[in-house]
Amino acid sequence: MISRLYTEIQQDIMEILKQEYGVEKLILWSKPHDINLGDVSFPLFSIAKEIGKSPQEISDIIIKKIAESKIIQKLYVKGGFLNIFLDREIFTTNLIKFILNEPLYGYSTTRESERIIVEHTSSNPNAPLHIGNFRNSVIGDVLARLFKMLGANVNVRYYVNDLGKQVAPLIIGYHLLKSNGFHADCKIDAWIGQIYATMNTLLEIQQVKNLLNTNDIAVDQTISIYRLEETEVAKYILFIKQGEKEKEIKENLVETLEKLKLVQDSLLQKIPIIYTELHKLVLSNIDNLFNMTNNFITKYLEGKDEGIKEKYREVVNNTLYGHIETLKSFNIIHDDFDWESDVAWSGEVKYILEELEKNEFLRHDAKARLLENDKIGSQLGFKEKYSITYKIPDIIIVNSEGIPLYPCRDIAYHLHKLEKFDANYCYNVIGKQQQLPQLSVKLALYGIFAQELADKITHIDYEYVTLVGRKMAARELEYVTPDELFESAKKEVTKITSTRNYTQEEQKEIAKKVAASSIKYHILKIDSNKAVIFDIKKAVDPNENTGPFLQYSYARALSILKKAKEKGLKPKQISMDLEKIDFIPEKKEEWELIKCMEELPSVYISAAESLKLDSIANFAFQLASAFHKFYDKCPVLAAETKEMLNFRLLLVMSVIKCLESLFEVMGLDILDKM
RNA sequence: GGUCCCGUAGCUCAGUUGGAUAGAGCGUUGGCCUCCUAAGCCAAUGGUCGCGUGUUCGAAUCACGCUGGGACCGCCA
Repeated sequence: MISRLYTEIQQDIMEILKQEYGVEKLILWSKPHDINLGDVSFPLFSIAKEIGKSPQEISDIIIKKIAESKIIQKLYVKGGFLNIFLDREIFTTNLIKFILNEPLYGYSTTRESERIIVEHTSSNPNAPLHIGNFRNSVIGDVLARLFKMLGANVNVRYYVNDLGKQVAPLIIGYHLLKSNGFHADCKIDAWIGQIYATMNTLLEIQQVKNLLNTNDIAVDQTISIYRLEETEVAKYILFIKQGEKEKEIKENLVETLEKLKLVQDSLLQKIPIIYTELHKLVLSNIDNLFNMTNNFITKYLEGKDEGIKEKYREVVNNTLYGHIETLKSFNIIHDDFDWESDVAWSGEVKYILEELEKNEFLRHDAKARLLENDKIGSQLGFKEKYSITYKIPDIIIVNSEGIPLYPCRDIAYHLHKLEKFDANYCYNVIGKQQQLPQLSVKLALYGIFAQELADKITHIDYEYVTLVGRKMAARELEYVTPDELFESAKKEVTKITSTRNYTQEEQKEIAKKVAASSIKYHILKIDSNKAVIFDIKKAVDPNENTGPFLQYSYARALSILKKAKEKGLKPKQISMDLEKIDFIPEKKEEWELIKCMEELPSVYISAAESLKLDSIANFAFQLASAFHKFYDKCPVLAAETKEMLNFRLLLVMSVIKCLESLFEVMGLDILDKM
C-alpha cells in the first residue's frame, strides 16, 4: 500500500465525472500558485468544453458528491479551477501514521513481479572512469535503486568491452613495462590510462608515417617511426601542400599531423617518464607495432591463444578493479560482469548471423554484412509500434574482412543477458551516440525472435559531459576523473569542518561522505538529455552544491531528536487506529512540509515511468528546503504547548524517514552530524 | 542532405501528457545566532521562456518554418 492522497481525490473526481456525464477523462491535480487559494486544484476547462457545461456547473456536482470525504475540508471554484482545502488534522494524522509505520517510506510493490536488468557504466577498459562516463554510472545506479524501491528484482550488469581495437596497444604496452620492471605508481586504472594514451599515440604516429609513404612523401628514416619531430612535421606539411593530391586528402593529412604532434607533446609534458620509457621499449623490442597490434586483436578475437588471453585478462581485470574501487566510493555496485570476449567465443554470434541471413535481413556488400533496419522495421510493424516515421539507416555488423563488429556481438549479448537473468525488462544506460546501434539490437531481436523479447529492451541515453568546451578524450589523457574530483571535494569540505569541534576521524568521515554525495548529486540533478559542461570549481564548491544541503537537513533533524532524548522528551506513539492527533498544523512552514512529504511515493513512481531521475533529486531539494524553513520558524523543543511539541517531534521523525528513503534511492551517504 | 536531442534571469538549472501573476540555487545588495548545528533562514535585485507563424478561451509546453549548439547517418565501440 502506498499513500497517495492527492491521487485518491483525483480518482474520486474522475469517478464522479464518469457517473454524472459518462466521460472518462484524466484530470490532473496541480498545486495552486498561491497557497491561499487552496492545497490542491483541478482545472476544469477541458472537461467543461467536452461536456458543454460551465466549470461552475461541473464543480457544483462534484462538490455535492464528494462532500462526505473526511480529508477535504472545503472546496470551491475560482476562475475555472476547482480548489480544495484539505482537513489539515486528518490529512496530517493519516500521513504521519503511514510514514512512521512503514519500514521504508516510499517503498511500494508497483513493480513487484518484475525482473529487471540494468546495464550501466560498461566503460572501455583502457582508462579510468572519467566524469563523462561516470554520468552513466550515476544514472544506472539510481535507476537500479529506484526499481528496487518499487519492489522489482534488479540485476545490475557491467559489459566489459575488452574486444575494442583500442585495447590491444594497451595490452602490449602494459606487459612491456611490466617485464622491464616498471610498476604502477598511482591508482592502477590511472596508470593504465597513461599507458593506453602513450601506446595509442605511438601507434597513430606510425600509421600516419605509413600513410605519408603511400602518398609518395619520403619519411625521414633517421627519426623514430613512433616519433614526430618539429622540423620533420614542417617538412612533411610543406611536401603535402606542394603535392598533387586532392584538396581533401591534403587537408586531412595536415590536420592529422598537426593534431598528433600536439598530442605527443602534451603527453610528453604530462607523463614524461612513461612516455619516453615506453617509446624506447617499443623501439627496441617491437619491429612493427601496427602489425603486432593487429595480431593481438585477431588472436584474442579467435580466443585460442592462451598466452594472449592471459595477457589481456590480466590488464583488463586491473582496469576493472580500478573502476570498481571508484564506483565503490560512490556506493555504486554491480552484480555481474559480462565479457564481450566470452560472447564472441561462445558461438552465439554465428548463430545470430545465420538467423538474420535466413530471414533475409542482411544486405551483402562483398564480405561485409549490413543489417537492414528499415526493412525489419517496416515489415514487422516495428516502426508503427514505436511511432518511427523516418527511414532507419542500415548498420554494418560484419566488416569487409568478414569479421563481426560490435553491434553484432551486442545482439548476441542481449539474447544471453535476457535469458541468463530471465528478465522482464532490460535497461541499457548508454550514451546517446549509440542510438542507432541500440535501435539495431532491438530490431535484430525483433526480426529473429519473438517480438516480446525486443520489447523488453530500453535504451536509456544521456548527453555527454564536456570539459571546457571539449570532450573527454582518453586517447589524449584529456579527462577529469571522479577520483580526482573526490580528492578536491574532500579538501574543500575539510576547510569547513576544521573550524568546528570535530575529531580527526569525524572530519575524515564527514569529508568522505559529503564529497561523494556532492559529486553524485551534482550529476544526478541535471536532466540527462542536457549536455553538461563540466566546471571543476563549481562541482567542488560547497556553496554551489546541494548534495550537502540534503545531508545537513538530515543532521539537523537528527540533532533535534537527540536533544529531545537528552531532555527526556518522547513523542507519543501513534497507533494505526488513531483518528486524529491533537494538533492542527497552522504554521505555513509546517503545512508546506507535510504536503511535500506526502508526494514522495508519487515522485518515485512517476520518475520510474518517465525515466527522469533528476526529478527525484529536485524533489529531495524541495523537501530539504521545506524542512530548513520549518526548522527556522517552528521551534520544536521550545514549542509553546505539549501538543505542539509532540506534533513537531512526530514531524521531525517523519522528515527523517523521508530523507532516509531519498538517500537510499540516490545512493547518498547519511550523516548524523556535519 | 536526413534523423534525434538541447536553447528559460548575469551564471547553473527546474517547470513541457496546454492552465491562474514563469520558479529555485549561485551572484549582487541588505537583514537574522541570549533560541533545536548560520553548510541555514528572510528580503531586495534580475526573464522579448532562441526567433517567427499557426492551433486554442488560454502556449515556455502542441504544429509548421527559421536560427544557434551537439550526437548519429557503411566497415571504431
